[in-house]
Amino acid sequence: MASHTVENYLKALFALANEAGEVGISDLSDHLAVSKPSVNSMAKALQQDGFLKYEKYRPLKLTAKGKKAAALVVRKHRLTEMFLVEQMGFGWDEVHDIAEQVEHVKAPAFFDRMDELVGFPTVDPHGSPIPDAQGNVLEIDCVKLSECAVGEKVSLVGLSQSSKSLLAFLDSHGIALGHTFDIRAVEPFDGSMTVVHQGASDQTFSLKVCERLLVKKEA
Amino acid sequence: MASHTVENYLKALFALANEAGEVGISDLSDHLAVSKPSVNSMAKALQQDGFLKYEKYRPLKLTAKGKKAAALVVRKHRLTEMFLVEQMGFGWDEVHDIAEQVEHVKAPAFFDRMDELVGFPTVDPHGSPIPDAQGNVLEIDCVKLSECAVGEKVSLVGLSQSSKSLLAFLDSHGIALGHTFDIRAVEPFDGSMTVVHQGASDQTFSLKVCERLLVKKEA
DNA sequence: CTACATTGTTAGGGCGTTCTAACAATCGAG
DNA sequence: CTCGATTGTTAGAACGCCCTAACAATGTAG
Repeated sequence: MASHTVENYLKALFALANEAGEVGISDLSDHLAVSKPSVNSMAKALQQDGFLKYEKYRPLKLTAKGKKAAALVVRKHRLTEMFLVEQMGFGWDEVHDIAEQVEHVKAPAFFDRMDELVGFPTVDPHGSPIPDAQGNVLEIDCVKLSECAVGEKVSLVGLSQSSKSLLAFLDSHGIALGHTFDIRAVEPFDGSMTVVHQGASDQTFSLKVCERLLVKKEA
Repeated sequence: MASHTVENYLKALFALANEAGEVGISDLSDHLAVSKPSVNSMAKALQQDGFLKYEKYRPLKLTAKGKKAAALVVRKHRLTEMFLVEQMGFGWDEVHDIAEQVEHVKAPAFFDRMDELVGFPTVDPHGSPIPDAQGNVLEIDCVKLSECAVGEKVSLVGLSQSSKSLLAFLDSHGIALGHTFDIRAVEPFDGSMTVVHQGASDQTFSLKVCERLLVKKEA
């Protein structure tokens, strides 16, 4: 099995590819807080092991093997987050850092049991999809709230780049996954949106927030 | 915090010291399946960090700091084992290997929550004491079954050097922690013992088994 | 199309952990 | 007390992963 370090590179590659498509050495260098030469030599090593296609000066591309390995790490991470919330009573803002550690445990039975105990979930506590045991990822049908129009009624299904501060913001506004928003107004100047939250209270969100909320349009 | 590797050295040092008193380089080398020169250089490093007193050609001795650090690793290990059995439904023969991995997680809150969820246990699923959060270990009052005499009535409180095969043996004989034994006979030739298990069935155990069963004499 | 900023690469070194080979100290049996 | 077995040590090298300094390629703005 891959080392702790390799698992982290794979996970980063996977995440960056899903966001940006192309992944450069610098992207990884930033994301992992590691120098570019380090990324460069790791890229060569990962290619050697068949996880990556690497050609000088070209963007990095995970191979099928690399994608699967990465998805399985993400699976361990998200199952852990789900378990921490559902079975251990942690808050959705506390689980990322712990899962970051636990995901490197080499004990398939441990994660299988978590999966079972939380009822074979398909998404983690932040709405991100949990890859299956074969490494397949189910795409979720959603758009950014910022891309929706006045008059639409949507429900929150996930977050993009959930950070501790975003989660704290949502908690402090009483917002959770599954909640609904009726879009009342979009401010043309700064893109902020005014919505009715859960059919009850009016709230206004900055563009920055709206870009992070992944929603599904209601029927 | 100490690396994965250092944690394993500390744990081994702790275990060997509690068994044998004196710990030699070779003992560690065997226990960790690592060459003697490796142990030698790690010993110097551990001394440098104040975990160990090391003098050439003398037995290794954990310092107070080393003992505490080691106890805290053992704590993480045993809490994990308890959690795996009580909350996740694993068998007592399955938990060691998983805990061996999980014990290296750096997330105090994770272990604190386990502790809480399993009700602040003082012993693990094999009857070994769980050090407290300060690294203090409670001694359990017990003797080896092999040291008991005919006519005594004892109950099983723990195991010494529990291995997968010992646990399988006990499972297959229906033996669990807390069970009682009335000692009927001790065979002088090979030290095997015949006992009444749980006041019901007669069983005969080899010396090798009797040396591994830690029991408490009943009032 | 040239010049500069960005991005990527090479070279060379460091730390942690491991090894093997060779040698030195210690301990116990005769 | 000496010899041989055991145990411990040194030296020297490897591998994984990281770094900085210096240089090369790429892409973009003027």
